[in-house]
Amino acid sequence: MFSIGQLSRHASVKVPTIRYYEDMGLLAAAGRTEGNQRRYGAAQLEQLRFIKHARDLGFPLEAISALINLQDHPDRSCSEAKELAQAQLHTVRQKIKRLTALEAELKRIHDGCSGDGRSGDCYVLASLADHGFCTTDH
Amino acid sequence: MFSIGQLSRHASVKVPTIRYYEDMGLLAAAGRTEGNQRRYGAAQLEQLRFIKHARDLGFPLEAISALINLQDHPDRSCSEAKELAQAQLHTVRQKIKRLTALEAELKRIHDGCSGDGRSGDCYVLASLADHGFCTTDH
DNA sequence: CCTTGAACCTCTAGTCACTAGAGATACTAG
DNA sequence: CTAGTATCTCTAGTGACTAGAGGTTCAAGG
Repeated sequence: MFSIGQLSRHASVKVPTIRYYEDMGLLAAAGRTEGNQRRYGAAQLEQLRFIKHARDLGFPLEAISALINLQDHPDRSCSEAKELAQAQLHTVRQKIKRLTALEAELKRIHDGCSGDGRSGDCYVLASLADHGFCTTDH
Repeated sequence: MFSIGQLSRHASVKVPTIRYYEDMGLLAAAGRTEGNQRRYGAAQLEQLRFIKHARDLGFPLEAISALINLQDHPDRSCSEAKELAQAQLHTVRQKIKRLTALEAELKRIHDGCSGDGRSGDCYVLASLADHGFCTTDH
């Protein structure tokens, strides 16, 4: 049996976050001691690690909730799980695409400024003021 | 003179967002008609476009505020502007790095699942449950 | 058994950058 | 003058936590 602090250390998830997950219905409500403190078992540690791993991969809590639901029904088809993974992959790819364009633009803006001039002549500020300097969409 | 709606259309920034920027002190408070409606001039359109452009590049409002400050003091050195651009570039690169690792992991997880099995045997769910399947850090 | 101090409890509010909606007032075209 | 759109302020909600107040419980040492 773990206290919430021990669970926290074992799963690398902060204590208030564990309570938050419980509130959100992602983690089954823990049993309590006589003094009203939460006590957890191995199953809940596993569950929390699952959530943590999915969060680290960027899945929103709503998707994680759906994945947990599937876990609880091992006879259901896993097509939904695959779709959720695909959606997340798509989201990540979109973000990479956008950020890569931003990176190019920011590099150009940054490199165009010597850093020792007057801000009245600053290429950073001029670039931000006038979209015409840009070489990519964003 | 523009109404807030016209300003919104010219700068591609939503009306409530303009009011929010005013509240946050990023956009100078507009003059008002007798009936208390905001009226804007060309300078404010330019200012709003500056903010919009910086936001599109991912600068946080706080950094934008600092950049506006520099704009208003053309004789100050532009080193701060360069630093802010560099910080933003760094942030973007970090995000790309992390997302690229996630993409690889998600692709592996996604491709490992046929989508027509039972969720009890699903590779997506198994991967999320057990970090040991992973090939990168995250 | 008793004390001390860390860990725990609940609850509210704050973060960031908006977005949504209610209810009231102002402007503008016909 | 009227109808309909645009505007006003204010509050609350988003996602995924984080911080803090004020109080209670636990575990170890004496």
